[in-house]
Amino acid sequence: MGRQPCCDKIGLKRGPWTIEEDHKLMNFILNNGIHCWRMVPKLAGLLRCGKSCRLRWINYLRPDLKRGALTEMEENQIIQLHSRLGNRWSKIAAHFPGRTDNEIKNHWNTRIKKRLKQLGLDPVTHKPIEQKEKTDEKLEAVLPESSSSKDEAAESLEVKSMDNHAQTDFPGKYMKQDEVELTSDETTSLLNSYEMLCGNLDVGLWLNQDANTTTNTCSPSFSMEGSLNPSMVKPSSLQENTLQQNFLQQWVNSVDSFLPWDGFNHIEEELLFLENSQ
DNA sequence: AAATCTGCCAACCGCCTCGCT
DNA sequence: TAGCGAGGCGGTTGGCAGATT
Repeated sequence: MGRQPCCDKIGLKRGPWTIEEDHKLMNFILNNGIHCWRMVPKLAGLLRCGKSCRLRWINYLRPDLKRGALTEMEENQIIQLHSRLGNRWSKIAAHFPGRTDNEIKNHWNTRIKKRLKQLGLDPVTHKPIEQKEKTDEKLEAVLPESSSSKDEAAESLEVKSMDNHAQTDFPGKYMKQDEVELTSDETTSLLNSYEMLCGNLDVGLWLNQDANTTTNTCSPSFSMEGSLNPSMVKPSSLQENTLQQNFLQQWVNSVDSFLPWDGFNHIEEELLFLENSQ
């Protein structure tokens, strides 16, 4: 039998992406947005499968990605979240705007696991290694039958125990519950900018507001659906042009510092258009 | 200087979930 | 309600770079 492949892989390219492919994908998405990943490679002129394009965009090309190594503070947050969520990397990554689940997963597997082991903690249970067996026995005794309900119970037990754990057994290693929700101002600001650029916000409303207040109004959550078309925010007056131009320039400057290549031709074109139309 | 080892991370694979018909 | 397809997710791997022998 076998499962149907996600796409026809005959003649499709695999392996590392070239700069040219990155340009094609980036320009296509910025121009057209994402409606159907399966169609993206065809329309963008790429010999890749849709899944590959999606992964490349999410893990590498997305303009809101935060570059650089994870900080110790972020590591601590990951440890705490992992203790409650397990290997649900996407859920964990959702607490770190600009970080990808792949990045966090890699970091966990290559560094944090070792760090925990060095501290004498089991990376799976987050408990001192010698306590693991006792806990397992306890679960067996309480939940001898249903495996799914056992999982659920284990999860809830884990949550409770970790909350205590964090505050008693390992003072200073974990942060308080409410601190997990904190996000970097820098990242949030960048996300806000990006959402504005992509037209997630009501531009008319935005233009009517004091420019200083708009950067604090967005949700830190990042939504790509139907939001990646800068033409949606094409200005219609001189005033809008100026605001738009300032904004785009700021945004390009802020993003440019951590991009591996000069990948914002489209936005630069947009800037040229704005300059010329004044 | 060459061979081998180790760590890191981008990318792939295949299963799961969800929405649509 | 079942079947199907697309997107999402987590586990795993391949290859590169730097370190070590």
